[in-house]
Amino acid sequence: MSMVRVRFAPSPTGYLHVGGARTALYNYLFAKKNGGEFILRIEDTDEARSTQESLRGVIDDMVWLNLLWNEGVDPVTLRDQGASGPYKQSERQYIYSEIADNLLNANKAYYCFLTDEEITTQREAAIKAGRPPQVNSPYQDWTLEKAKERLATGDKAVVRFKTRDLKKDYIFTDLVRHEVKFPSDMVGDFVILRSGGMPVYNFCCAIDDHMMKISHVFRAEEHLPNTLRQLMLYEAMGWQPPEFGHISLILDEDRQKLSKRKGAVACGQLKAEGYLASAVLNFIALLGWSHPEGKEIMTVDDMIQAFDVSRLNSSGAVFDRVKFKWMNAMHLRALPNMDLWQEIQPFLAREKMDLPKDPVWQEKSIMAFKTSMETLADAIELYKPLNDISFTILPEAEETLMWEPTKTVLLAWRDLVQASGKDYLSEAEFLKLQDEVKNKTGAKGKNLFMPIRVAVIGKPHGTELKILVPLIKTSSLVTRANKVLEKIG
RNA sequence: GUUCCCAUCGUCUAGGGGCCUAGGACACCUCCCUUUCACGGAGGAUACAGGGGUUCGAAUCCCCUUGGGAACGCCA
Repeated sequence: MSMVRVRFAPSPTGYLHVGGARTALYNYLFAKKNGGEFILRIEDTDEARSTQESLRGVIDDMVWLNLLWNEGVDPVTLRDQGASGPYKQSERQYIYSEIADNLLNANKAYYCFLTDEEITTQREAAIKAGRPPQVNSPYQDWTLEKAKERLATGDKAVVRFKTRDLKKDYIFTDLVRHEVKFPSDMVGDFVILRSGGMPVYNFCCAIDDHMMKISHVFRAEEHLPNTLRQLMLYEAMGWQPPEFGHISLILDEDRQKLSKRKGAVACGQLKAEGYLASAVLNFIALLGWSHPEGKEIMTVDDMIQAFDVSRLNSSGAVFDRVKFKWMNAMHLRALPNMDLWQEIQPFLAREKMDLPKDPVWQEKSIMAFKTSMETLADAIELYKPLNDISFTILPEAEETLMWEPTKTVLLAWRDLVQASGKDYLSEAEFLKLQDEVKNKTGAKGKNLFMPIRVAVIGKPHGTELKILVPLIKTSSLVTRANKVLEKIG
């Protein structure tokens, strides 16, 4: 096999969503597995919708996911980087127009002066007659000279690719779904150049894939019909098409294609919600692909090792947030303690918490909370109790406060903590102290620990006290106990 | 409407003619651990869309039906 070169070709018209990320991932994995190259091409021919901000956003998300490319645009400057550029289609117009001219001269394409109204009328009529809504342009029979004369008068025209004289069926072997057969009348004469001269997706795509020597194209199933158009183009230009693999769609809960409109499935949003890039990658990888041994929790390296096109699934997959969250929790736990501490900092910062700077304390806190975190954002609620500013007695504590032994337990607790003379209580010291409270007051079971818990975190349920208490200064424990005692009166 | 694609537990999937009285994972239920919750551990319930073939034998191959999805743009 010659050099493997794959590409991911986003259009900078919005954020990167999980569907796009998965396409990028599969291309990336395939390249890495085969010692090939991964190219990032920017499909920005939609002048109206493409924006610099979107490009920036998509690139940042790719970088966050660590799906880095060998050629494309520089992730920082966004300037071209590589030998097959330009990589932004908007800068490749000279290439497209030259090829369009060739097609025009060869009578394989023609100028079409149909107005929008005329096209709409044709489409409606076609549907009514039970035919696919294709245009049937009267201009396909015009000579190039005649068209150019009209163009010279200032009239605008698109360039359409002529499909009428093509062979009947196009057959190709898809890497994911095996043999696919399209009747050529499935598509009408499609536009390759807009009236402004800007090329259209299928045209650029075929040209760029060829010129950038792309060997394999993995893209979403929605592009299957486009493949027919591109195959026609390859044929017209006498080029060898790449291998195609059309991967299944990611669906929402209603089994519809995951759309930007409906779901919060932007990679950037997942990041903001506290998901790890490694978990996102792991999860989307499994939406349409499986490890030969059924392994579920994987690093990207694991995936590269095991990646095999034959294990790509051809049916659509629902994006299940519940399982995704579980997987994120697994990745969270696999992180070294201090790495996890770093990861939660942006989330804690949102709440302006004042937590100890001592790394020993920090690591201890992570060890205490690691198994209760599903997303990084969960750290906020977990760390809040450690933060004096946010100590409040919650309504759910009311019942405990009304119990008969509560007051005596709290008084004993406060006094013993105060008398300890320590800055922080160790777990053992806390347990011993708790025993003393028990002996002193005769309270046991929930009559004992629930009041104490309220005096520590403001509510009767939550993280184990033996974990929490060693993370809170004794002076703070006393202050908190006093607040609760005040409330009881 | 037309064309194409798809079809195993609620969800992601394993499975490519006998190893399947269908395996794993999430979620769910029960129990254990635990002075709460969580974590962890042990169990449990739940699926081959339907109908025809082919075959000694079909979740696996073929056909039809049904269902779902996608595409039909001067979007990509």
